Amino acid sequence: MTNLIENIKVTISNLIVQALSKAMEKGELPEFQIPDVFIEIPREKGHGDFSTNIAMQLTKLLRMPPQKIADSVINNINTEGTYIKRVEKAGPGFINFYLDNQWLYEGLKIIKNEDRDYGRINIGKGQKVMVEFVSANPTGPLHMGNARGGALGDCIAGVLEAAGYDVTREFYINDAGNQIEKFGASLEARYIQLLKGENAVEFPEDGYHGEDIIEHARAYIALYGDSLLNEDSQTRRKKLAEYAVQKNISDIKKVLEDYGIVYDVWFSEKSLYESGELEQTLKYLKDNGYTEEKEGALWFRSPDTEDEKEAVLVRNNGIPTYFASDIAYHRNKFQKRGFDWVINLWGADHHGHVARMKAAVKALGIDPDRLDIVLFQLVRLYRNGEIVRMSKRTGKAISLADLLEEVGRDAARFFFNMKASGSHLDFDLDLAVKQTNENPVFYVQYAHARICSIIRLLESEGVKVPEVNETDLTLLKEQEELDLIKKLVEYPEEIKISAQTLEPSRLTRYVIDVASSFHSFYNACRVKGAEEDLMKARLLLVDCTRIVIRNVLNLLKISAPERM
RNA sequence: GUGCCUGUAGCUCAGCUGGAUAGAGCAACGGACUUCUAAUCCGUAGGUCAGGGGUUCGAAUCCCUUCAGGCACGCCA
Repeated sequence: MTNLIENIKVTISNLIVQALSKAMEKGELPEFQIPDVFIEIPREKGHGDFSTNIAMQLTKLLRMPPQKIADSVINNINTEGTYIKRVEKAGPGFINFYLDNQWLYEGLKIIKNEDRDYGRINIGKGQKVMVEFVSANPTGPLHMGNARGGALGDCIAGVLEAAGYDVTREFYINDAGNQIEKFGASLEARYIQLLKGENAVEFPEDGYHGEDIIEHARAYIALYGDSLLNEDSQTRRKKLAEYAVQKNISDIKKVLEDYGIVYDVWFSEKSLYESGELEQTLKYLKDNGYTEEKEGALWFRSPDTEDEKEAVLVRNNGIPTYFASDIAYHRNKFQKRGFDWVINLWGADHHGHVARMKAAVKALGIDPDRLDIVLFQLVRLYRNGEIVRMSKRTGKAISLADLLEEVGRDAARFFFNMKASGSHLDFDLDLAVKQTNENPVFYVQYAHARICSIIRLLESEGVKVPEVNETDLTLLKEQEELDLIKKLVEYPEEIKISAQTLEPSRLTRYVIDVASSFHSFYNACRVKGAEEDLMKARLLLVDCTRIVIRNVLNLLKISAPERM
């Protein structure tokens, strides 16, 4: 639960504030309100371990050249009792801090001691957050959009857990409303066609044309025969839809499990109708003036009177829209179940609804900032350098199940999490299964396997990973060793930023960096065969690397193989 | 037409609450296995940050504009 980097940043930041105050007292600097001092880790090694641009930021306010301000800070800073061993002014006015390597050794101790918990922080303070993702219509199999949303949502949930939030993963089942009606009508048509011939009934214009509808009807007949022919149409549709929806949901559950996703809650849209929550929500909106009757329908009137697009809540045929149940659903999330923070993952094609949803939440009297909607761009599959739209085998759109069969869970999850959600994603099916250095999944997993191999080998020779207190970590001073430790020490900070930005792709890139630093270390430094104390220190470093890679992969639910 | 997203090395992408010579992986080229897994490493080369204006001591980053690609604008979800 220790974020060493953050602690050091806070320390340095405080020292600068003190130095500035002291400079003011001495009259070196005019009196002014000290702003937040941001500390960063410079990209260039030559720019120190930590750095700040505060002097340049104060230039305008103090009407003094940044060099002079930096000098004043450096002259008045007291670094006694810290890891800082040198402070320098550099470039146009940066202040760079060089630390004693001791801070890195401290970092290793933390990793070793926290082990599986290393990386966990507590910025969430146990707040209740719901991540709702995938939420696909139960009218067919999951597609590539669901696959990306699934990986993203699950990893966002994982990151937030690591950041100290109380996370609920939820799947919203759209088992009510218009599309279920259509689904039922399509099933009914196929059912009758199968029993009485193609021309017995016309297939609905806007129905679901997929092969899977016929399969559902056929399966139903296999189980229950033609019993529904005697029922009235409404009952027939209802029974067929119930059957197929249930079947689809269980298929969806299974595929998602194969994908590594386990939900805490499967929430039924229909239940909002049955519990009366939908009705209550509409009543609330009416009573508070957020609705308008027009052309026989009930419209939502946004609390933001501006140019907000209008939307129908209840159609003129009396059937509520998806938007209406979605409002009731969010009322349920926030008010009935008391979530502090709600995150929804939507495909970018739904972006037009973000403003409307937020406005609706506001109308409910809930701060819309407590709702975050993460939009992700859609996916294009590539094979042999060409876009793939259909499965060769089935001729249908490629489903998540197909993808998992072709590339496996690890590659799928890794690839979907390599890029920021906002960027378009080209998924290279050939690359995902390649067992070469072109494929980053293997690169990272290989690093882990290599580490385990070293530990295994030494253990077979009677050398165990040593305890921290019996290891002289100060022997680790090669550049590659220090670079690797520095990388490992950044992990909690990476979790923090990923949680704040809701961008787990950052962790995927981070773990590639860790693997890279490890491989460089491996080629530069020997563990086995080094002088005993050094060997022990390196073995501990290697073990810490293992811990970090494993923890990241676990969080992303990608396997960390011990042999490859 | 209106709105949103994207445009950075040959390819795929980081960087985008303004800051130090614009980073990484892959591909290309040249090297490294008698020693812990070469699924690895080291090095070289590669850029008008889509174009043009502006704000600033300073812009890939902020503002305006043009161009290109994607998406959304339903009593669908």
